[in-house]
Amino acid sequence: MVAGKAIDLGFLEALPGYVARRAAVRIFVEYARTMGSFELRPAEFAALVLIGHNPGVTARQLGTELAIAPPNLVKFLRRFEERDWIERNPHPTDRRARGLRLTAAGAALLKRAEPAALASDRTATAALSDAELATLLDLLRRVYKG
Amino acid sequence: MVAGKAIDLGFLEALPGYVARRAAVRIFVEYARTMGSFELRPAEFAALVLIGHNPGVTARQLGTELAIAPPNLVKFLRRFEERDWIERNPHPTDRRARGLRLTAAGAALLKRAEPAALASDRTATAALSDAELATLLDLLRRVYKG
DNA sequence: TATTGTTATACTCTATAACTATA
DNA sequence: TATAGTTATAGAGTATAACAATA
Repeated sequence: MVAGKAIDLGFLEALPGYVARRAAVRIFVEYARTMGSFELRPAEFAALVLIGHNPGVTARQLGTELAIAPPNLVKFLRRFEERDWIERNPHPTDRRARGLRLTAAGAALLKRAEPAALASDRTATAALSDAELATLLDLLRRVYKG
Repeated sequence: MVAGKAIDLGFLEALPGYVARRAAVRIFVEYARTMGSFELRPAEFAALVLIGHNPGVTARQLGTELAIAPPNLVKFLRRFEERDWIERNPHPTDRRARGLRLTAAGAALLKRAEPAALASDRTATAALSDAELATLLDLLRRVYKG
């Protein structure tokens, strides 16, 4: 590396978009490091959590909540079904839709993955106290809920 | 949309990685809406800001700071040069490297783009007070600086 | 022997258009 | 006429290997 003084980030560090993205990237790097054995990418993990907490949910509801376009969700769900993590049942009132729920294997996987993901994210945010992390979560939720 | 009660996000909203990403996505959507005329994607904008605030910086320093791999930065810099936003000069002490700096046109562009980007990010975070936003920025910086 | 910048390439992520079955 | 799910495809974004020139 060429010798030189540290770069002046200046203006960038006052931009919420820049700092939020950098923080998210750092957290995801730690996730990749510690969650690799689960073979669940962050977005897949989020989808599986929502299915677990909302049995009978439809793909459309999932996509709307997670901001994932329908064609991209199809791949996730097919993979989940191939691995016997979820099952797709007839929807009680809409024959176009299917109700998603975890299989026993999916529930067992999630039971292990959830605490591991929480621990990973806590490691990545170790610079903050518990109270500071709670504040951060509250502020971020208020940003994306608008 | 199939009728149904709201989805229980439950666990997900306690995950720093999930909420940070969702907030960043929302801010970037607003950026895309208001900054479209600049033809500067967020990562390109960040690179241009760093060049503007650090005249003579090398591509490697830029890539390290922004977490952009060298081959991907090459495309940005070529496009910047084609548009006459930057110039690449011989580095004073390392003949492999080149010192980057804005042209007059690049400086003029940045002078308009910086306040516009700040205003866009502030719009996207309008749910927070000034003091809350300052707290959020501080906490996020501490996360990604580790 | 290591590093800067570069080319070529591949892989992942995300977005769009169009189709079917049903509402 | 609109929506749920799907297919096919295209575009961004990101990552790796290998190279010439220089340190």
